[in-house]
Amino acid sequence: MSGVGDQQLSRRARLRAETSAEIKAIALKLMATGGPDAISLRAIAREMGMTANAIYGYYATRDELVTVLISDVYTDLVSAVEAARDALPDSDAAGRLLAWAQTFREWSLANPEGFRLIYGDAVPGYQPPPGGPAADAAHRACAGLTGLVAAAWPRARTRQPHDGYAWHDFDPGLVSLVRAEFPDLPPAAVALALRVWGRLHGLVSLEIYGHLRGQYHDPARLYRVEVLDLIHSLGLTPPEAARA
Amino acid sequence: MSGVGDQQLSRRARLRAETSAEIKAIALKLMATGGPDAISLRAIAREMGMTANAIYGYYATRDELVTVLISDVYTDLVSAVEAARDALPDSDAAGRLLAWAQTFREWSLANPEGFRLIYGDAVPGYQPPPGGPAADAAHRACAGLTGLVAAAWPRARTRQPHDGYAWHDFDPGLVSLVRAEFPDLPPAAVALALRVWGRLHGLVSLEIYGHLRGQYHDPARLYRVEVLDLIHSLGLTPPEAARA
DNA sequence: TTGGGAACTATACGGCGTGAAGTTACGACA
DNA sequence: TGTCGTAACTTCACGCCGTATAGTTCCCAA
Repeated sequence: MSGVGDQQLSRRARLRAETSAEIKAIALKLMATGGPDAISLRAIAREMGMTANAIYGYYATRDELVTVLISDVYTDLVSAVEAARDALPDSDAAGRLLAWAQTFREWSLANPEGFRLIYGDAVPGYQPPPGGPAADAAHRACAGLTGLVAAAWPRARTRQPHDGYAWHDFDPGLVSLVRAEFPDLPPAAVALALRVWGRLHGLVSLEIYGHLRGQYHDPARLYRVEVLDLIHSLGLTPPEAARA
Repeated sequence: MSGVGDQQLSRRARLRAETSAEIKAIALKLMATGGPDAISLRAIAREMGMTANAIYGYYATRDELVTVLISDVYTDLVSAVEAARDALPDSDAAGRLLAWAQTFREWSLANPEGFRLIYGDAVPGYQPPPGGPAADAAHRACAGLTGLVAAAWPRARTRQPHDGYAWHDFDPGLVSLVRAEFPDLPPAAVALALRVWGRLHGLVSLEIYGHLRGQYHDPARLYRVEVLDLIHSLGLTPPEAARA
């Protein structure tokens, strides 16, 4: 609209974006130090030398801010596991799955508050919006796992039930992500990927929330054995380095 | 101390116990209707026609009340799965595991707030005490699962890594529960039971928190397949009724 | 130069957990 | 039966929270 700000953002818009980013950054800092409950508009504003109500100019409500934070953090998690996976060649299917899974746990242990923000009811009254941007990150994660399952599918399929799965039982967004990359993969493979997700999520979730601490002292070993068992059950050969 | 109250509680103690129970009952009702966040001392007191501070005569702090609630609810869950398991004869190892697992999911779906109370950060600032009574329920759950694994151990052991497990890496309370009933079981079996717990917990947790809803429409099928796969991987034969 | 609008503050309301002090009434003992 | 300790409960207070409404400041463009 203005003559100045077409090639780059106008001064107003730039300041606005900076403030918005600062709000998110401080929210993440507060979350990292004091847990997800510590994300309060008043605390953020205090940290910024502002009034709590000033934040309403950037986010309509606290839940909206939380939604954006979840999306950001979830994207960070997915990027981490995908980077670890892609550090290994396509030919090393077992290694890629192992890398994905280990990075999933390591990221979660390094960012327990982020894990709780994504997967728990971290923030008191928060209700996740149905189709929000966090769903995209979840689809990315599942599609990535499906890709790892796809690499094992020729051998894994014989151990899986084939019947009863139909594409229309899966979310369209997820389906389009998967079928774009693996047109010939049957829906049973996506179901298997979801089960794999559940297996990995289960142990990590128990560990993050402290439910393993009162039972067993070495959750890393437990997780490693679980992932190797998973790799084996998919008909893959575990990487040499992992057999030790 | 008093001449009256030796065979039964004194009037004071009885009233006290009744009030304490009423507080818990109302807290559970509030949780069932409004989610775990709805457990507030003020709301409970309002429901009882009292002042919030009156509750401090029964529970030193809100967290103490929550701890008691968690213990109660956890015990309820464990009792439910154990009852389902024990409805089948010892000879039907696969059926007992299936019953335990299915009841675990069904209880969780019927009491999602209870599940979140036990396994999530349902209550805003709550920090679980380390050795609290909830740990006992967790030990009972794990010991129960270990019993189910024990029934399959002769066939399952060949597929499990044996080395690297030692009793001193497990919690003493859990160890004593397990060894009292299964003196000859190796620690690797308890580790396997914890992994089984993780597998079951993972899918149920994803479902309860709504992370499956955006991916797949039939989480019951997913869970059923997972449990049957688990039974198979333990070297057990799935019950006839479950093969359909 | 001026007017529109974005950014922010001031004030207020109801809800929360919790501490300190004051009140009431029950129950044991002389 | 009268007295008194004490358990049970209320009242008041403080600081936290999200958020609605109204008012203020100040930049930027016409």
